[in-house]
Amino acid sequence: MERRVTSSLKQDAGLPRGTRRDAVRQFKKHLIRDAAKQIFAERGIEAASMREIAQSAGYTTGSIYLYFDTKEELYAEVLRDTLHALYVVVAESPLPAGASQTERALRGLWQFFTDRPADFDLGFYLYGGARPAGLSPQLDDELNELLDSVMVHIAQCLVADGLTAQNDAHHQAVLHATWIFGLLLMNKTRRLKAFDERAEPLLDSYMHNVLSTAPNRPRSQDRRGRR
Amino acid sequence: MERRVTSSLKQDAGLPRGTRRDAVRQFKKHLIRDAAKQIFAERGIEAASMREIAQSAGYTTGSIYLYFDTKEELYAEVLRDTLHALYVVVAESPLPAGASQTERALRGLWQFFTDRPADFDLGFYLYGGARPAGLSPQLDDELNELLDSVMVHIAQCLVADGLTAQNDAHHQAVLHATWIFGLLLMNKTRRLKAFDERAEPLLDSYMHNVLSTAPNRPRSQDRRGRR
Amino acid sequence: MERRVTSSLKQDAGLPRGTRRDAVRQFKKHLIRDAAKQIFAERGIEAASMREIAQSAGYTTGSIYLYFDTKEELYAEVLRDTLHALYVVVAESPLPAGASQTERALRGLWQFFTDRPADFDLGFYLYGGARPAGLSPQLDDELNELLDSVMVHIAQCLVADGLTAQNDAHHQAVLHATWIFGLLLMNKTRRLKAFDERAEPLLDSYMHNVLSTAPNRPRSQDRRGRR
Amino acid sequence: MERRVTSSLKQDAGLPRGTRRDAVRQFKKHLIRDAAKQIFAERGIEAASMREIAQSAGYTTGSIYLYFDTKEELYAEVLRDTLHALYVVVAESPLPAGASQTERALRGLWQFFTDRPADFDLGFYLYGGARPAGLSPQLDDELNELLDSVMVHIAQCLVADGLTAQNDAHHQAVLHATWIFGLLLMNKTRRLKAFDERAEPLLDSYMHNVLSTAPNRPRSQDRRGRR
DNA sequence: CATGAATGAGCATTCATTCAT
DNA sequence: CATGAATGAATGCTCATTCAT
Repeated sequence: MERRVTSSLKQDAGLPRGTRRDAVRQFKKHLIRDAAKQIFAERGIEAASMREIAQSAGYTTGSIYLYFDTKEELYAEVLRDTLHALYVVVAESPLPAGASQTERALRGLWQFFTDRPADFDLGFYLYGGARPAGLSPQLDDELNELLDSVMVHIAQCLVADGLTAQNDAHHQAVLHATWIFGLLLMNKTRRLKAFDERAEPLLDSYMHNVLSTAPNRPRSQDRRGRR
Repeated sequence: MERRVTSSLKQDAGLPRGTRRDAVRQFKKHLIRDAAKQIFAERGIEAASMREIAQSAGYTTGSIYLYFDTKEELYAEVLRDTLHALYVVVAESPLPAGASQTERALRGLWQFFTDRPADFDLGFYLYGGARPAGLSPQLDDELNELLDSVMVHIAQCLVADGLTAQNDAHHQAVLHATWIFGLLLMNKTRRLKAFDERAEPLLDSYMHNVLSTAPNRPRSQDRRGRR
Repeated sequence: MERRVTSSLKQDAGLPRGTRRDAVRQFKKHLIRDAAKQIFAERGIEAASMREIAQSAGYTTGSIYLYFDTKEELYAEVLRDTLHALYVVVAESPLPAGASQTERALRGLWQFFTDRPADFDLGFYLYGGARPAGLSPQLDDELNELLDSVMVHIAQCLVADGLTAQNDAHHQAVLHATWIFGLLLMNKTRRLKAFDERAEPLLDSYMHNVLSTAPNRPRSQDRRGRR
Repeated sequence: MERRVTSSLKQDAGLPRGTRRDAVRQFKKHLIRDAAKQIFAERGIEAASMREIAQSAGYTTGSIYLYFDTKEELYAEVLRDTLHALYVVVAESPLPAGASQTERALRGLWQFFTDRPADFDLGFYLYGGARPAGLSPQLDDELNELLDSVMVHIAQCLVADGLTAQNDAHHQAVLHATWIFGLLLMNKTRRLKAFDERAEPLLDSYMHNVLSTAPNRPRSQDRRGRR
């Protein structure tokens, strides 16, 4: 919980005035944001208290407000961080030359949120009537943009794998991503367990269905025969 | 401790004593429950306040407690109501003699929550953060049981339509329902709109995929080997 | 909890108009008062709720107010009843011809409250800042009058037993009664138990001290030699 | 997690860092505790409200919780303060070389609570109804221990004054203290006044009785036979 | 920058009392 | 008389936010 900031930032010395100061500030914001992400994910947005976040970040109550004007702004920052991570991991990951880029992308989407339960939780809080007011305009657009870039990526995979025609690709990508989100939802809310099903076999089945649709297929009437 | 009051009102004549009073009481419970459902859906279970619910139902703060002992009991009642409605609409609706009972069931599932946005929200708030939030085990069991009965119903449809073997039916039912829930999620959170897609065409596509799997295709066997 | 009132009051028929009605009313007040005494003693004056008292008396919430205007008035009635009982038991009990009327009276005072823990509790609630406002004028006087009559009785015993001169009797009576009340206090508050003492031996010791003071003694200097 | 602030104020110079802040904090706790003692004594533990205590101490509602976590903890602190004061005043006060340490101790007990009416009330509220109300076992033990140390002190006085044999001393001490508490009770509840008696003459009489029991009288033996 | 005391509105719940029936 | 629904103020406690130091 030590906050040695200056030492690791000495190399900033040559930067324009104020820049090092800004870098330190950014670093501290990170510290708070990471602590907040943990607490928000554990407690939910309502139940998380600024006191607890502050303490967990090694700051006192009032100090947080030097970096974030409101609880909502802090939440927005936390969420933005998550979305950027999703963008990096799923959309920018290098496409393997081998077959089935589609499987890789969809499983990657699943894996991302499975590996980061806190991030998935956060995304959920976005949704619902209590949506933090300060979030809507900029952040919601940002969220959608980032998520759409993931869709575009999946669409490219579908085309590259010859599973879909170019003009149908985005539609199909959204359709598949929708299922992944549904699975994440069912899994997190413990419904799958209640139904005596497990996520992985369902994912396997779904992937099988997706990949077994023939390439360059004329989309509706022939699919049946091709199998 | 019964204290039935002989009513002097005419319209009460045919009913057993006290029935009218009870009926009024039930009606008032409905009023409160409906107001509560709205508020719970808008704000989430945590952020919804008994004060606001009371006011929205046209009561004062204390009066609510004449009908529901705690906030949680009120929430439970609200949720129970939703679940029973889902059970009735999806699982007990008469199966048409014609083909494609599966389509009917899945579209019914979609329609139910699309017609009742608040009810879908409610189901989500069940899960607040990582935990099935503040719900009594009984109620959670009740929820899961009712939802599972819907799965069972869908499974029966799949088998009746010859789309799945008996032993794979539940697995497939959950898989399809998962997609419906994913679509509801993407739709509610306005992601679909952001992606420039609409729910109905996606639903049409998905239904087409589901139904185009040949009746006589030995689909379940090869999947079973995979597991 | 049956409230058959009329049947046992038929003999009232010949009374002046309104009297039977009043008697019924009095009887019902008794029912409520007795239930209230129980609850007040169990819960304390603050924590006792009119709802619980009503229920315990077999009435509904609102009905109590037909008999007692406020909670305080009900409490006052309960207390008045207790005080009359004390008066009857301690002060009016027949004096035995045999020796040691003093011992009899003092032990009677102790016994009265020991046998009726609820009544002792009630008496205590009188005391303290939260003293029910509506109590002070009439009831407090009534209480004091009744208690003083007990003092007078004890004084008579002291004189009759030759333990005190007439002109010192009241002073000595109060002094002894004070000790009894102290013992009741220490016992009820569980201090005696904490000190590893028991009430009865202490009472025995005290009675021994009281009775061993010689009759018609010249009050100060000689007591020592007489033992 | 220490966060000592180097003060820029002069008068702080000689003290370790943070001491002044702590001292201020302690002082404020005292202010709140004293206000609380007053309110608790006036209203009783149940009826006293944190709001009123806060207001009386010059704070707002929430501020009290910066110093005391719960109402009970505040009450405990108040009571502890009283008990320690009693211990200091009665048990640790220097014993005069001259005769009659017993008189000094018993009159000290009387004087302590007479000088601090609120403190006497507090001790009573310990007991609310029939139960030792809402107090943690620890605190109750602490109370009893401190009170018992007073009894032990009185017992020592009795022995030192040759009024009681060693093995009977504690029993006699409790017996005498019981009377003092009885007198305090009768006095506070204004019964003495109603009986036309005053506390001081009664105390004088009692002290006379106590001290006039001969030093060389073999008093404890015959009592022991009685038990 | 950092602190942590202070604020005051807010929450779920209880309860004495009133009143239309 | 009796009912029980309705009221609204009160309670202990929490918490985002502010601000003097």
